[in-house]
Amino acid sequence: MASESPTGRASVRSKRADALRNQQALLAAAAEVFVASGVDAPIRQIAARAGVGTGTIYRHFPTRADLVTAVYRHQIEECAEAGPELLAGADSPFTALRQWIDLFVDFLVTKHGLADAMQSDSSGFAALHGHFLDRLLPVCARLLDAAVEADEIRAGTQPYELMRGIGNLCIGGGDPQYDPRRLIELLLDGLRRPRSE
Amino acid sequence: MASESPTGRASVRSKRADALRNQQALLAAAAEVFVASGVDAPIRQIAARAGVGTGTIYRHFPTRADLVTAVYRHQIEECAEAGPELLAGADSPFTALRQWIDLFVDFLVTKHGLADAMQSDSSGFAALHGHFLDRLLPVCARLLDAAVEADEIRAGTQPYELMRGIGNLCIGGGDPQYDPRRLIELLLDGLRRPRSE
DNA sequence: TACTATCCGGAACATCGTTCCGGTTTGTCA
DNA sequence: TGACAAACCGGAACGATGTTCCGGATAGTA
Repeated sequence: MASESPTGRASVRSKRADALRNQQALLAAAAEVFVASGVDAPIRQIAARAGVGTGTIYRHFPTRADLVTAVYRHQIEECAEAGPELLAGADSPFTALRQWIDLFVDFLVTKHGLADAMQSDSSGFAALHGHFLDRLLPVCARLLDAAVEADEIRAGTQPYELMRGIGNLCIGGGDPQYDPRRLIELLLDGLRRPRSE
Repeated sequence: MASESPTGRASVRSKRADALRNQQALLAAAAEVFVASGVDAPIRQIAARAGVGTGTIYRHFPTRADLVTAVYRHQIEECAEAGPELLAGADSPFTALRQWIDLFVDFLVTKHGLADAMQSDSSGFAALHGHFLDRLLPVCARLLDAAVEADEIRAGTQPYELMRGIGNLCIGGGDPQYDPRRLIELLLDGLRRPRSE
């Protein structure tokens, strides 16, 4: 499906140099602005930081989610890859699950407002939500299954529900009185199968 | 506290008849629009429904939260009052806590987008968040304390954290694949198991 | 009835997301 | 190299929304 350019530079996408430059500048600017003002910072602010017009940002990233996923793609990937590794390395599936969730929570709370945006169905964030799920849901499902199989947690918990719930709990991480991790720990405890009773 | 409230209409005579009429019309219109379009429906829509101008709505309810709390004040009050009653009537403090949380969750999920709005720190919803907490936090604290004292749940859980977490979990109730109640049940189970290992 | 404090309505302003188009730049081909 | 067309750029423009403001209408009173 790769249509080559007329002259035959098929290996590299035949994009103009300025287009590539702007795309890089936008990614860098977005990353900075996201840290400073959250992922729902005004588009104009990101455009200004990158030194481009608003039209340019929409050309490269048609929806907001496209920009956000592009900025955080690397970290999503890292998190997804960590799943199997933890499962192989940990002393038990439940430990692996817990460690993986820790990773996921770290990712969410260190990005200002990411968790908030992921759940919001307004704006163009629905696609962001979708991408996260597409990539991470199977990983979570695998960990859950393994823990169930090892008889460490009760069966019947839907991966989607768990991930969404964890995402929800991470909303509003800026509040010093609210530490999502404690509640997630509680949730995991509840997940553990009661051995006796 | 029965006679007045800072935001309430203590002495009816101090207000002009048209002002009172409009306030009532606004409350009714807001209630309808909230059900139809969620609590973050455009101000203009509510104003139009009530047959008033946008200025009028801001005069009566300076912030969005003022309007929302006014609309739901009765139900918040009901929930707050149910706390002690449940504690007195249930067979154990933990049962009372669980029943009360059920009530709270019912309230949140039946109002379209209320949970979403309560956590969002953008818009003028911060005050809404505040009012909910002011009224319900002591009730929750009381229930928690009782359950701890009865040795039914572990100690050390902050009421604020629990309420906020439950509120967070209720976000996005429209998704048929996501039922916050199951996760909240898990959370309560985690609360219940004493940490001993 | 006349008057004034109060209130009303909507215009006006600011912000933001998104689209669109004239002008510019880049890569290519002769 | 020089010219050309496609691709791209920037920002103006549009629509939606929150919020403020003020001239005019109105209720309650003397």
